[in-house]
Amino acid sequence: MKNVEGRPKPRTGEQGPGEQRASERGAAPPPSEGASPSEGASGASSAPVAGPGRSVTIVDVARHAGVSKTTASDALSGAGRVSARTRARIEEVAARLGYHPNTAARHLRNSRVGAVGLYLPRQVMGTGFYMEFAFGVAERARAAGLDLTLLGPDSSGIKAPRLRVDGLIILDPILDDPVVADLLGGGVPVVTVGHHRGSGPMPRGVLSADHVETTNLLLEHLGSRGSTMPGLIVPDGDFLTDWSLTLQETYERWCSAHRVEPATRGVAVDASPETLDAVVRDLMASRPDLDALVCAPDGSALRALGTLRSLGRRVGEELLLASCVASQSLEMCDPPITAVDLRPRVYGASAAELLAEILSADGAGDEPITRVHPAELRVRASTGSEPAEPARP
Amino acid sequence: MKNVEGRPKPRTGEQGPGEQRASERGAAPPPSEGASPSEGASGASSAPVAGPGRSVTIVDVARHAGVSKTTASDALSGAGRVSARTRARIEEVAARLGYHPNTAARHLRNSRVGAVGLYLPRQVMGTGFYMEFAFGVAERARAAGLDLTLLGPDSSGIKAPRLRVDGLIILDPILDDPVVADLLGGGVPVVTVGHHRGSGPMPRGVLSADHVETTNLLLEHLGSRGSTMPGLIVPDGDFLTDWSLTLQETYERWCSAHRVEPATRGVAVDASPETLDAVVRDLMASRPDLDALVCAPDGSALRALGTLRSLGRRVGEELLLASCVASQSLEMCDPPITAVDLRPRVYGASAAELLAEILSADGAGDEPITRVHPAELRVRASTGSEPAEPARP
DNA sequence: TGAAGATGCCGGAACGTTCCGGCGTCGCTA
DNA sequence: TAGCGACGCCGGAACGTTCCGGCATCTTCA
Repeated sequence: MKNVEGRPKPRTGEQGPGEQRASERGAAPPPSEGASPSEGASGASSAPVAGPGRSVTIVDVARHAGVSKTTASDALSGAGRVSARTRARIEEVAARLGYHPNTAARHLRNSRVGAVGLYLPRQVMGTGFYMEFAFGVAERARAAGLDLTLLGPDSSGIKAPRLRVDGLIILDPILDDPVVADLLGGGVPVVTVGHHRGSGPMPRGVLSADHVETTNLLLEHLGSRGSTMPGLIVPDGDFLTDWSLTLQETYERWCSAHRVEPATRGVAVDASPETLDAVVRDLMASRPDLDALVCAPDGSALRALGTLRSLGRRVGEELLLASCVASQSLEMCDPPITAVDLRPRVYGASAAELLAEILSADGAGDEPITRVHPAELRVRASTGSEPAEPARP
Repeated sequence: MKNVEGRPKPRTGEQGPGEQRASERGAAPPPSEGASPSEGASGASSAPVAGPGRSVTIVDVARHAGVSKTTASDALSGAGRVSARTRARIEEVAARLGYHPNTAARHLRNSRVGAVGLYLPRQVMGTGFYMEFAFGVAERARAAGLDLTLLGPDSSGIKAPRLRVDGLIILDPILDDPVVADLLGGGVPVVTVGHHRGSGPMPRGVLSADHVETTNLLLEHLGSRGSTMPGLIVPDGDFLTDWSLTLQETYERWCSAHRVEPATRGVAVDASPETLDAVVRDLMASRPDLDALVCAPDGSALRALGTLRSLGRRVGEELLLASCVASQSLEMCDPPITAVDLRPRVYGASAAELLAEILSADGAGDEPITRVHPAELRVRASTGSEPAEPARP
C-alpha cells in the first residue's frame, strides 16, 4: 500500500497550550502555496488539480484563517457562535484554498452512511421508465450529498445483516412482496413511490401520481376522439401495484359509468412479444366492438401497434391506441402513439427530494408525508389527433 | 488477557463531568451478551435487526473473540500474521455477530473516497443504451464496494475544485471534448469506453468493442441477404466518437473493397423525428440504388422504419434495415429490426470491473490496459431472415 | 546452551470531521 | 463595583478502521 513516507511520528507529548500554534500559524500551507496570502490577484485559478495527494482539510482552513478547527467548522456549518467578521474570513479562506469537506470523515462522525437505496421490482429493472426514474433519483440525491445504491431483489445484501443506507425509496411496491415488508420494517425512513397497499409498518413518505385523474383524462380524451368502447391491457401475475390496480379500477368505474362492459386482459410485464401478440389478438377477437385500446405495460403499446396492423386495423383512424407509459420509441414509430407521460426523471428527482427532506428533518413523525406528482398526456396521431405525417410525398 | 473496558479515559488532569460519559459509553456490549464466549449454541440468529442504533464494530468482534482489534482486523482482512485457529474463530464470531465493516471509517482510513464517476456525454444521457450501461456499471461497482457518481457536462462539480472520486469511467469520449481532457488530467485513474482519439494524457484503461469486426459482420450479413448497396446514417455534429468514426471508416472501406459508391448521411444524435424523416427521405431520393439501410444513432432505425414504409418501401423484403444499437423497441416493432447488440449492461459491468482492478492494483502502470468487449448481431425480420409474423391470420 | 530468527499477538496513533463543555472578555444592571 | 449573562472562541474526545512498531514466546541451528 505504499506508506507515504511522511507518516507523522507518534507520541505527541503534552505540550504547552496554544503558544506554539500561534507562532506557526499560517506557516506551512497545505498544498504548496508560497507564503503570501495576497495571491488573490490573477484570476487564472486553474482548478486545483488535486491529485491523490494530500487534500485540504478543515484544519488547514483554520490555520490560514488564524482560528481553531472548531471555529472553522462552526463557521462553515452555520452552527455554534461565530462573529460575522470571522465567519466571512473563514469562508473566504475556504473558498480560496478550495476546501471540500471529506465525506467519509463526515459520515463517520455523524454515523450516517451518506447513501440512499432504491429498490426496484425485478421484472421491470430493464425498462426505460425505471431507468429514467433511477437517473432522476441519482441526480437529485447527488445534489443532496447522497449516494445512490441500487437494490434489486436478487442483488446481495437485502437480507444481509444490515443495509448500509440512511433511507430507502421503494418504487411501485408490489402487493405482498415480502422484501417490501422487510424493508419497511428495516428501521430506516422509507419513501414509497405509489401507495403501499398493505399492512405492517407504513412508509414515512409517499409520492404518487394521481392515476385516477390521469386515467380518466386519457379515457375522456379517447371519448372526445370518438371512442365509445376502449379496451385495456394491464400487468398481472406477480406485478400487482397500486398503479396497475388503480388503473384497472378507474377503468372499470368509467365503464360502469358509461354503461359498457369492461374489456380487460392481463399480461405479465416481462411477457415476450409473442405473448403480447396473442393477448392482443385474443382481446380483439373476443370483443369486436372495441374501438380503442389502452396498453399499460411498458413497451406493450408498440407491439400492439404491429399486431393490430397485421390484423388489418387502421390505428389512428378506426382504432385508437394509447400507452400508459411514455418512451422515446412511442414518438418514433408510425403513427406516433399517444401516451401518459409520468416524466420519470422528475418523478425520481421528487422522490429523492422527499426522502432527503425526511432524512434531514429527522423527527420521527408519525403521519406519512404525502405528495402528488403531476403527469401529462402526450396526444399523438395514434388517437387520431393529427395526420401521422406532415403529408409531403 | 482481554483488556477490560479499556476505553482510555480522558487524560485531562481534572476530570470533570466529561468523564462519566465516556466510561458509561464503553460499558454495555453492543447486543447484550454476558461475558462467556461459549454461548455459540442456539443457531437462532434472527437477522440482526439493526435499527439506527449502535451497530457492531470490529472491537466488538475482537472482544467476543478474546483478541485485540488489531488481530481481529488482520484476521478478517487476511493481512498480518494470525494463526489459522484464531482466524477461524474470529471469522466465526464476526459472522455470528453480523459484523459488517463501516465503509466510512474504512474510506477515511484508506484515504479513498469509495466512489467512481461515470461521465456521459450530454446529448445521449437519455437514451436506453447509456442508461443500461450505467446500470451495469452501478451493479458491478457496488459489488466491488464502490459507489457510483453520475457526471454530466452540466451537472455541477466537474470543474469544481475537486472531484470526489477514486476513478473515472468515460463513456464514448467525444473528440476534442474539453471536459474529457480535463478529466484525463485530473489525477485519478481513468477508463475510457471506446478509444480516446486525442492527444494529452492517456487513460489507464481502455475497454472497447471491436467495431470494425462487428460492422463488417453486419455488412456481410446484409450481403448474404442479397444487398449489394447499403446506405449508412451516422451521428455527426459534435458527437464524433471512436464509435461513430470507426463505423463510417469501416463502411467506406467496405464500399471501396466492393467497388461501390458510399452513401452516407450524418444526423445529430438528438435530432427530432422530423429531422430524421427528412434525412432518410433525402438519402433514399438521391440514391435510388440503395437496397439496405444501416442506422447508427439510437432510435433512428425505428423512425426510419416508419419513414420508409410511408415511402412505399417494403422493409425486410426489397429493402433491408438494420440498427447499430439494440433496444427493446426494436424487437417490439413490426417487422422487428436486426441490430448490433453491444449488451450495454455487461459492457458497463466490464468497464467497472476494469476500473476496480486498476484501482486495487494501484501501481502507476505506464501502458494502458486494453480489453475487448464482444458484441452480438441480432438477426431479425427487417433483414429478411424470417417472415415478420408466424403467419397466423 | 545461546543467539538469531520466526511466529502470534497487541498498543496506539492517525485519517478528518463534529460537538460538548469550558474559558476568557465584554457590557449591562443592581 | 461586584455580579452575571451573553458572546466569541477553543481543546479535545469520539466515530471505526488500518497498520507500524514492538513484545513475548517458540523454533532452529551453530
